[in-house]
Amino acid sequence: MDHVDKILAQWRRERPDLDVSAMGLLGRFTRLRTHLGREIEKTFTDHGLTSASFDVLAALRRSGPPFQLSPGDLLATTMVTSGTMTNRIDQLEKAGLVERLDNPDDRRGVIIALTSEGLKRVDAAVSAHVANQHRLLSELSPQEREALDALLRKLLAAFE
Amino acid sequence: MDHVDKILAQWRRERPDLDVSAMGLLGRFTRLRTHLGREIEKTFTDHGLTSASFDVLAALRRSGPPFQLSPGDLLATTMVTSGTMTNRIDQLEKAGLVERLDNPDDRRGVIIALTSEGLKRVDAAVSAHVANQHRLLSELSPQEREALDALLRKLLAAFE
DNA sequence: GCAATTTATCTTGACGTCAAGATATCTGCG
DNA sequence: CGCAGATATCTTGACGTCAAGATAAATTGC
Repeated sequence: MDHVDKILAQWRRERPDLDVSAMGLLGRFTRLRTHLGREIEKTFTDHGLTSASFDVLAALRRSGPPFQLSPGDLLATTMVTSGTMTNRIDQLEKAGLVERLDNPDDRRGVIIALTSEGLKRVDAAVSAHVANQHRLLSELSPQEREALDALLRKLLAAFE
Repeated sequence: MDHVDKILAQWRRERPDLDVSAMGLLGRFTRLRTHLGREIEKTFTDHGLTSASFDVLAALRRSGPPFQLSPGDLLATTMVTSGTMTNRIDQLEKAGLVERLDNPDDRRGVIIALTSEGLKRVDAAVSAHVANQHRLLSELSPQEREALDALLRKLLAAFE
């Protein structure tokens, strides 16, 4: 009987016409997402980052040397709007973690490049982040983690 | 090979020291959450609501007649700060969907009451929302939904 | 080769959220 | 009874996000 079960019991009493099984699953999903998000955020805070800034730095880092991508490339990996990406890059540039370079091939565009400080920061952050992610899933056995991943993959495939 | 697999492949190439299995699961979780959240939001928009306002109206609705709770009660069910709740109530009050009543037992506090318009609105919205939730999970079989719910429940229990 | 369209990025204004703190009231203890 | 600490709610200021649209440059098709 968790928090979500109590909510479902209330709905069954007040609106017995509703089939609340999907609401239970999605309610747990949402609450879990909030808890996980807050825990993950803490690790980034320890490294002077946020989820938002880490997403951008991580995309640059894992793209490999020379750690440069266009804002459009970054948009494609991050599920945010162009205005949000402009803002993220502005913040990271102010913090000295990335810089905007002229794009020699397209004068409309720019190239976002990780600075050496940005590289150091993201490498440290990702190590801590990965360790933290394992901690957050440590309640599940390896088999359970695999089953959960497979189910999420299947559901996600419907959207992408 | 979904979007998350591509990200993991990049990390394996650039940072082979990292065990990215947890990152895969959590990455799918996060992307799925974004897709689901956007789809759910659309249904609320159709009813002149947002997830935020629906959360409040739904808590009042499922509490049963007389559809009244204190801001503190609402806080306990919604995982937001008191400032956020004040703002949500302000918006709903402006929209005529709830009203603030004096709390006769505690002059510090107020009682938030669903208006008749609020009741109509949330009853219509929750019906559409439940139908939409089933649609969003229709890619999974009943067995898969049950398995997913059980795994989410187990993981959520670690936080609540 | 030029006009029309598309593309890449940035700007603007509005929201929703949070952390920290303010205010008013209640409660328990001496 | 009266005061210290707890509690309920609201205020303030800062962020991150989005939708819509602006700007400038590249591309397409005639």
